[in-house]
Amino acid sequence: MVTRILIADDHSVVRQGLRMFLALDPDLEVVAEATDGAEAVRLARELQPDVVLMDLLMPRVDGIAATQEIRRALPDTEVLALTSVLEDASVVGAVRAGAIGYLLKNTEADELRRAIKAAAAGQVQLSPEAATRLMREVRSPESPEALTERETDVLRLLAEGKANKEIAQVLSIGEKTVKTHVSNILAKLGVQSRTQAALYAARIGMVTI
Amino acid sequence: MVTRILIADDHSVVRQGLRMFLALDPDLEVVAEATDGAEAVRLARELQPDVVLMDLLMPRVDGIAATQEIRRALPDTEVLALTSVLEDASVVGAVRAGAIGYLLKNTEADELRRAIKAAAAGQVQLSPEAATRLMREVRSPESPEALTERETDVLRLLAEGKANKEIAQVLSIGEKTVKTHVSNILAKLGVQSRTQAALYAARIGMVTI
DNA sequence: CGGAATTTCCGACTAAAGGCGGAGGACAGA
DNA sequence: TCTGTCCTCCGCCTTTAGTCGGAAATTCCG
Repeated sequence: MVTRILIADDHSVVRQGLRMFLALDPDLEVVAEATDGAEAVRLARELQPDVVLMDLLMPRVDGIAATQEIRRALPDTEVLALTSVLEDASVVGAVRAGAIGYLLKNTEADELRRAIKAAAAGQVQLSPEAATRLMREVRSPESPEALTERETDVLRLLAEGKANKEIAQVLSIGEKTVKTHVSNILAKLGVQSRTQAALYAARIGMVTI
Repeated sequence: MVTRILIADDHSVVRQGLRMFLALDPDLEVVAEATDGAEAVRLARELQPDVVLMDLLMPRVDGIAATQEIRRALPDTEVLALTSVLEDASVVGAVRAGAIGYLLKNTEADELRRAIKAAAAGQVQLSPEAATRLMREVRSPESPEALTERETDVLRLLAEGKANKEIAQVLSIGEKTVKTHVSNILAKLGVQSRTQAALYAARIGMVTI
């Protein structure tokens, strides 16, 4: 029983590397490569692989959105998140989107092979670091207090470098209201300035850096 | 004549992938792998490889600093920058540090092999995108005006989310002086606020995000 | 329906950020 | 030696950011 794999990563070095060394295992077969989330969804529909190795940080459609779409359309295809970014929001986001596992790119080769086979068998596989993050999130869901929808809007614009006045114009609300939102965002994130908040947003991949 | 290669990248997936597929070419031999800039310098001194494949974005000592050090200590070892970040400052920085080439991680496999052999022969090899950036820089040296050493210090601290007062304390200078530097930084980068400057610094990998 | 959360707004305030112009000392290169 | 760059600092000013307290409208939920 060969495990059919789709690789989705925007770096060809990573793609070719993965393809090369997965080819050494006769139980694993790379059936296609995608360079962005949209292509990953398209190829997954067409080829119905057993496992999708999904980079979370890709142009156009990001990995989390692609994961969600693939899991919705193809329940038998498991998605294994593979990324260099380790952050609470990413872990939780990937798992919420339906990823069965979450591995860092500094995972060792044999561990990666084991994880792929485990994913094909429907078993959850998390790197120790990712497991730790997830446990912490589950244990203390109040830790990074969740932003409301509007606050998220404001933070996204703030993290694009926009001033309060500009944010107010874009959202068609008053500058005072934006200030209120910003104050609440700072309090919830536990930071002291909008610059720190913007860097936080960048760190969790909320905006494309 | 076998080309001896040192791989420096903090992602084991990238390292193992490169090692795997470079092994298929009998003219190329990967003699070691480093996970950060400091280790790259140490291993280069010890093994004196022909070519160092250097990721520019690594923990502790970054790739540009490591490149500079290796080129200084080992004139016969060529450094080939390999990164996912494409930014004027990175291209220019890598070349100034002594890199003979600059390749993006989405470079195709055979092109990468050709580039390594060219580097070993002392020939300059640039990806078309990198060449374009470099040409633009050379043609219009005034475009992204270079920051002075002190301004770089300030920008780095600014991009950690620090306020002017904190930056002044860290650098043991007056807050007014910091303001002067910040104003100059904003003008040189062509941005309107410290938040935008911080995001710029994050984008070019000046701070670990 | 009553309460909670969310979103919106206000006034008044303090603190921080940033611009403008000027200036002196250190230091390297022509 | 002169010039230019860099680093440092100053005062004065405007704008922006952020806090505090209050409040009204909306929606959602038990």
